[in-house]
Amino acid sequence: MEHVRCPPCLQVTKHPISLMILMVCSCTVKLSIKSFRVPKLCIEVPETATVGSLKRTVMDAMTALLGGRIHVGVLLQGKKVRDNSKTLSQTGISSEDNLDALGFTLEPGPLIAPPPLCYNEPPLLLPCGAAPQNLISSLTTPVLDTKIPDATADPPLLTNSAKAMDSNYKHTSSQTDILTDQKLSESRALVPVPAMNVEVLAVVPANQKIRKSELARRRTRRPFSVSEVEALVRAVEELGTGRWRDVKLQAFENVDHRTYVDLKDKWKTLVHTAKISPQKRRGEPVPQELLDRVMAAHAYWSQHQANKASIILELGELQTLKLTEIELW
DNA sequence: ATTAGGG
DNA sequence: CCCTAAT
Repeated sequence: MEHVRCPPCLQVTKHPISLMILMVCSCTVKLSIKSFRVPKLCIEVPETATVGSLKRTVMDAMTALLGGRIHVGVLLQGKKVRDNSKTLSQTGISSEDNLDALGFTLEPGPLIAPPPLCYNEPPLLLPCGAAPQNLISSLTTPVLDTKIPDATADPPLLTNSAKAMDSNYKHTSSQTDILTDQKLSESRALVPVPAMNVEVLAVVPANQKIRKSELARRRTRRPFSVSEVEALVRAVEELGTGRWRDVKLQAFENVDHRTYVDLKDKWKTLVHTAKISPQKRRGEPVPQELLDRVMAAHAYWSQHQANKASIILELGELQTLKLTEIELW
């Protein structure tokens, strides 16, 4: 079996990563992963190894290679091999003729380890071996399930109906929420412009000066609640700091007043907040626990920025890949 | 429409 | 939060 020649020039960012079968002998399956970062990474799996261990091995290799955790599935004849307990030979992956039908599915997985229960050391990137399974579940846990009465009137960040009403602006009845929401929010800017001026402005050449206050009225300030920060942090831990659109969709889809730009900005301030002394922080204090997670995620994504983005975005397309020629990017 | 950063 | 250049 001949090697797939490595790309000669590798100065650009997007280069092919090929994963191929090197050879198979009677008792082991040898795989070779090649990329611009790791010229040659060999994997050897005993025929008696389980499907689960194969998946894990490939996942670890990809993790080491790309810096992002990836879910790996094994395919045989195009069908997923679910039983992780079976050995390769039992599954029929050990024989050479079946290797042609062998393939892997790669799916993006959580790329950062949820913060441990201790908040002392700046958590570094998780080692390939770090238990990944249990992390997943915690990340996919619905946002806020139980709501403990909070004296600070912290609006529960529910996945929807979050815009129910502005407790800040208790006003008319509740049947005209939509209307009041808009008007009240900008109440301070309600000062109407004298009709006369409007006329004048309309007649005079200066059309441009038509108070863009109507369009660019500064939105009323709405400090992020702790629960909102929690949701933001959780989303960023999983999605990174370069996909605010997705963060918005995942954690604030039904919260109209939080745009992805707002989330991006909030993250910026959170990182800053986490860096300054607690004394200099203002507003509703953000639990140190969350700030620690902010720092951890910030550090993590700063390191895996280049990789994760591509992996996540491109991987979606790669549903099934032939083991002999897995190409990313 | 989004991303990314400075204002 | 806003404003925008660059995608």
